[in-house]
Amino acid sequence: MTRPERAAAVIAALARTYPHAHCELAYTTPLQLLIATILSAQCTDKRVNLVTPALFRTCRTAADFVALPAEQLEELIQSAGFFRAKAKNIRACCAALVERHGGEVPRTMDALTALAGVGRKTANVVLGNAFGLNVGVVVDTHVQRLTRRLGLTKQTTPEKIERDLIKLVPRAQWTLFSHWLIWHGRRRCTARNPDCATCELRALCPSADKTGK
DNA sequence: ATCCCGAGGG
DNA sequence: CCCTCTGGAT
Repeated sequence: MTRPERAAAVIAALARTYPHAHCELAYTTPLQLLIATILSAQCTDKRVNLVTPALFRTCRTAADFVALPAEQLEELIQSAGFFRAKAKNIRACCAALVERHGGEVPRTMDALTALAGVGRKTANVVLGNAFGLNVGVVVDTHVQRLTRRLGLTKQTTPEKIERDLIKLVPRAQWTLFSHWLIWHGRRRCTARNPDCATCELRALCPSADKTGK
């Protein structure tokens, strides 16, 4: 089976297995998703969803985040980890939203990645989920691990992996594709002990039963 | 000890 | 390229 053939088969199997896959970060506005995604760095989204309700009650607009004293912001997001860096980025990011974008979240890759704390992964999450724009493919730790295990790429950096995936996945499914892999990465193809025995992709996976890779 | 929907800086 | 930032779960 060629790589494009395997990709198509993997996509079909994932679509069948996770028909209800969606973004599991809790948000109602583009700004909330942007902040939640900045907070999600090296942190489970379950943990992010534990801190954002109080945070979003305190801050409704980008200007609210800028006005909130740094110590209070740090305290509100403390349990999400990297809290000093994240607080600093959120503040600078929201200041830029107010100054350059009228308090709104911009809808282009360049404008988003110019914001503090926003890299390509976070920008792709916002573009795909808040705005429904398939500009790129989200490559987080799950997408990286699973696409490598599945033999869809041999690259080792998120940007190079994204370049491979863009060629293998129909553009209309870029956002869904990441959700499928993230759901599968959490539920079955975990980092330490992948459950190959019950895996829906087992027949398609060159790494099946080779635990750890 | 390793991992979690990373990003910035050197 | 590497290192650092941080807490919580397993």
